[in-house]
This record gives sequence, C-alpha cells and structure tokens, in this order.
Amino acid sequence: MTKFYITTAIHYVNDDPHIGHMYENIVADVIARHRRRMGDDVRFLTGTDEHGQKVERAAAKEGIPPIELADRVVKTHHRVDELLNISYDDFIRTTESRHRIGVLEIIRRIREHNPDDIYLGEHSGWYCQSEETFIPENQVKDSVDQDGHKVEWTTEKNYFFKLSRYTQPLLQHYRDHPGFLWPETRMREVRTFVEQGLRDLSISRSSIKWGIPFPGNPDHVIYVWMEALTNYVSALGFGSEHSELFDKYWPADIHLIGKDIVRFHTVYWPAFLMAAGVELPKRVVGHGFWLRDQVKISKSLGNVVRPYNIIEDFGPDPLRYYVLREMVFGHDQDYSDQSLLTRYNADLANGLGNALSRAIKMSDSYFGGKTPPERCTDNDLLRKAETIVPQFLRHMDDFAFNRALEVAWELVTAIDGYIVAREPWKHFKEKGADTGLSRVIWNTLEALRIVCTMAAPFMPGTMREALARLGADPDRIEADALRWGGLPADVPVRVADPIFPRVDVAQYTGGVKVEEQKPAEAPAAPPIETTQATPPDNPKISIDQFMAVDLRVADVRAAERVPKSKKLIKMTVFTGEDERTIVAGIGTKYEPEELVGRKIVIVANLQPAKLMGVESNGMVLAASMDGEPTLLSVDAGVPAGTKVK
RNA sequence: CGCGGGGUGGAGCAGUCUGGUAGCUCGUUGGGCUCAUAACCCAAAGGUCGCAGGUUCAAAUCCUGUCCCCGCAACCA
Repeated sequence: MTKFYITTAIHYVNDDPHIGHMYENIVADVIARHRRRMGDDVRFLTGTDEHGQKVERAAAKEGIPPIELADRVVKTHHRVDELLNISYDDFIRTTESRHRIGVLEIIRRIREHNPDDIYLGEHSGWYCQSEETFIPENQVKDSVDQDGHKVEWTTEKNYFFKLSRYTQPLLQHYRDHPGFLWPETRMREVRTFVEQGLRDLSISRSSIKWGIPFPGNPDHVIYVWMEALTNYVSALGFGSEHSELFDKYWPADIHLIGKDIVRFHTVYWPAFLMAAGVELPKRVVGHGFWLRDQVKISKSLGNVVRPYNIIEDFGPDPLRYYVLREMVFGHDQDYSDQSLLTRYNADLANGLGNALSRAIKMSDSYFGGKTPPERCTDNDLLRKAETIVPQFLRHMDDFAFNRALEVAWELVTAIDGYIVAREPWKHFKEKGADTGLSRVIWNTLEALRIVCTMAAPFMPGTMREALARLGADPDRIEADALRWGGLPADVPVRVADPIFPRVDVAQYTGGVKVEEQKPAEAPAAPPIETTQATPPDNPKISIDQFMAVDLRVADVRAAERVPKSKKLIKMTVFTGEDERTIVAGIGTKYEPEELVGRKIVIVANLQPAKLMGVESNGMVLAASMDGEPTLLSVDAGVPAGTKVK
C-alpha cells in the first residue's frame, strides 16, 4: 500500500474561516478521498497557526489570554470543517505540546548537524514603541507607521538561520526535482528569487511573548516561519518517542498552500529541513485565490466571502462541486452566489440529478421497484464510460479538477441522449419490460453509477445517497468500482425527492439582503451568515472628530503627472490661504490639463506624506468606484478656502 | 525594460506545455420528446482565438515584436 501524506496550510486564528480556507480544505479533502479510493494509505493533516503577535494583540484587546481567543476561533474552524465534510485524519494546533516538541527538535537537529546555521545576530528595523513591535518597512513612511505611531530604526539581538548558505543546494534541488513545485511555471519566480541570493533569516523575536520560547534563551520566542512550517512534521510525532507516524508518512507527498506562501514552502522550509538533515517534501502545490469582482478577498477590504447560507441551504456538496468545477486549479477565479447556483442548476439539478430521477423512476415502474434483471456488457454507454474514466483519472492526477468533472459530466450528457434515443417509455408500452428494455435501463443506471462513483470524492454525501438509490453499494467507490458492470441486477432502487432540487437563482440571490448581515449586537454568535460581501466595521464618530478634519474648497492652479508613476498627479492648489502641493492617485481617470482651473474639495490639515518622492500636503476628495476616482466639485461661485462640512 | 497573470462567439470561462475540423456553462431562435427536477434531446444563429510579422503542409497553440487589462511591488494620504 502506497502511503500518501497531504497537508493544508495551517490557518491563522485571527479570523473566522472564509471561502479561501474552505477552498483549500475542500481541495485537500477531494485529493485525500480520491487517493484513498485509489488504494493509498492516506494521511490528511490540517490545523491552525495560533502563535504570534496578531493573536496576542487581538486577545489583549478583548482582555483575554491568547489561548482563549485561539480556542474560540479553532472551534469555528472545526465546525466549518465538519459542515464541509472534510475528512482530515489529524488537526494540529501550534499551541499543542507535540508541536512544541517538534519545533524544538528541528532546531536541535539543525544545531547538531550544522552548528553554525543558527547564530545570534542583530536584526534591524522600524520599531514601534507604543505597539512594541517591528513594523514592516513598506508600512513606514517618514518615521510613522500606518496607524500614525512613531517608529524608530532599532536594532535588537535575534537568532538567525543561515539561509544564505542554502542558495546553491536549493537551486540544485529544484534542478533535480522538476515537479517540486506545482504548477511548474511558478518555479521560475522562486528560482529567480533564490538566484538573487538569500539573506539569513531572523527566526526569533524578543518583542513577542505569545510563542514557543527559544531553546536556551527564554527571552525570545521562535518566530513565525521556523515555528509554523514545522507543524507538518510535529503532527507526525517528530521529535517525540512515538515517531512511528513520522517514519511512515514523511516526506509529505503534497503540501497544499495558497500561491502567496509558495516562497516559504519552497525556500525556507526545504532549507530548514536540509539543515536538520531531514528529507524534503515531495511536492508543494500552490492554488489560486477566490476573488470577488476581480479583487482579492481580504479582511481589510471587507469583501470576505463566507458562504454559510449556501452550505446551510444546499449542504456542502454543491459548494464543493462548484469550487472544483469552476476554478482552473492554480488560477484565480471570481466567486459569486449567482455563478454557483447557475452551475448548480445546470450540472447538478438539471444534469446529474435529473438523470438520476428519470432513470430510477423508470426502473422503479418498469421493473417493480428494482434494478432490471438483465445486465448488458456491450453498448454505447459502456464504450463511452470506458473512454471517459481513464481521462477522468488522468485529469485527477494532473490536478485538473475542472476537466476531470467536465469529462465525467460528458457521461451524464451521453446518458440523457441515450435515454431519448432508446425511448424506453415507448418500448415499455409496445413490448413491455422485456430483455431489451431491461438492458437499456440497466445501462442507464450503470452509467449513472459510474458517474456518481467518479464524483464521490467531490460530493461524498450526495453521491453516497445517489449510489444507494441506484441500488449500488454506497461505499464502493474504489478504483474497481469505476469499471463497467458493478451494478447488481434485480436489487431494490429507491425513488425519492430530487437529490439536487432546482433553485430559482434570481429569487435566491435577490432574496439575500446584503446589508442586513452582521447583527449589530449579538456578539458571541459564530460566523456571519452571509455569502455576500461583509461590510467592514464602521464605528460611529463624534461631531468633534469630524470637525477635526479641515475640509475646504481649493482651486487647482497647476497639475502634472508624477514622472514614472502610473496614476499619481501632482497638483498645485490654492487653499484660500496658501498655495501647496497635493499628490493624488487620480491619473487613471483624469488628465492634468482638465484639472487646472477646477474647484475641488481637499483635506487641508492632513499630515504630509511622500509619494514617489514628492511631498503631498493634503488630500483630494473623490468618490471611487472600482478604483476609478471621481472628484468632488462645487459650484463655480464658491471661492477657495470655503470650509466644507 | 521591476515580477506575475490575462486578452477566445452577447456574458463568464476551458483549450495553449505535447500545433492538425475552436469547446463548455449561461443566454437567444426553431424543432422534438413526455420517463424526469417547467427537466431532457436535436438543430440554428453568433468567434478573422488583442494586433503585426515569422516558423510549418498545418498556428488559439511555437518564435519575434507590439497594444491593452488586472494583481503584486516602497505609486490611491
């Protein structure tokens, strides 16, 4: 029996699960279920990443210990996994002791095999006193971070990992293992990054408390990547007395991750493992993102998709089917309830579901509630199935889930065509339930059984039900069951309500009131029951706070594009008191010429900022739709300097 | 020359690695059927596969150039 170890990324507990988490777990689950039925000894790991500053701070904000916050969020992850029917074998939390043991072990092994690879060095960066943390450089401007806190260039002692030493070994590994990263095209990015030379990696922080203490120096905790990535082995008992699982399942066959963290899995993680003398994972697979209106879904944008209502109303399988059928694996894809339901109606309700209904109904009424007595081993459907199944399996191996399902559904189309061509109802009227009719109906049921068997890893619940209705063994979905001939003759079939009831898309999506999500009070309640974008929190401000903003009318006296910038326009405006420079990102919509002489509304008392090297003293007000700004303007008679409120 | 992704019938997308009659879902039109979930089947309209060159018997697919769109990147203050 071939072992097969698949992992998802561990999900950070600063947020409830959304479509992105769901998608990753669904894909991993489909792969896991498919490998299982193909005969592999599968181990499927998922889990949560619980340490680090964001959790520490979010918890502090609520006045609870970090672990309490983690416990709470983990519960929703468990709940969602359960809702989605995710068949993981293990769920690791990085706050578990087995994880700590694994992390300490990997550091111990690095020190044992390559004593120089971990050293105490100096880490420099922008440090924010009030938040007690380093701020990433791209969030700092003029010694101020995004929240307006003062930051200072600070140096602290940190432990470092000698990543620089692994440039050549990594490149060599990529050469020797062309399939190391899937899709292969993405390998170029990684290779380029590595070829530029790797810098040593800071792997500890003294500014964070919520983490695993660094061995030999309890003032530090182990920093994110060194800690989090190790979950893949710590979950297998790496470093403990009971490492049977590790011995059996490591190296991982697939680390399934989002494409945003490809670098960490193809550079840092393998380097850590090399240093520790541990085998490298066989393959890292990076999937694409679900977008909403072509924009990446993120918490800060407030366009998070949490299709709980879809799951609640339709069960997990339509969502599972949709995300795999609709997305070209590895690419990005837009999500909408509407496209999900359109797909649902076309493929599941009208397609497979309807075919099941008509076939089962006919068998039921022509053959006394049973599958036909006469089976058939030579017919069009059989030949169709025999060409389709190998294609399906090949696409599954290539992670081409959309094509796998597409090709599987060709059989559904063939079944519908076959039924119409044979006109069993006419046959029955004319000749009764004879051998010929028996064969036709049996073929139809058998072909459906094969479709359902193919689709079983995608829609485990409904396909189980469908197989049972067909008179097949609902648990027989292994490779053998994909061969023609598995449906028994003369066993009971079950007529029942549609397995995928058709839905009125307009009515359903129209009925969802986007705005009324998130009940203002109701705190404890688990996730927001919405599929549509969740509006970001908008706390009310006082009139004083508003009045603190100096809004006023200004004349544009000159305007020009900022050289080399894509959308920045530098304007000289007269505020009624002075003339000043304002830089605005409106170059996509406006030409400098059309701005001159225009009356606009500005925020006059905004802290200056440098954009592309140009200092901007204020902000232009504009309404932006899909990133397209439209300037606010006032009637011509209003003089510059007029206050706006 | 920053990195990456994309431009395919009305809409949304496959197909491009491994050239060979351009495919899927939705929508539109006409016909059929009545076993089935107002479903299903057949047919039709609709595409110079961003543009220009090149390679080839043959290019959506390979090569070169070019235009446009979208992410990311120290460019929305």
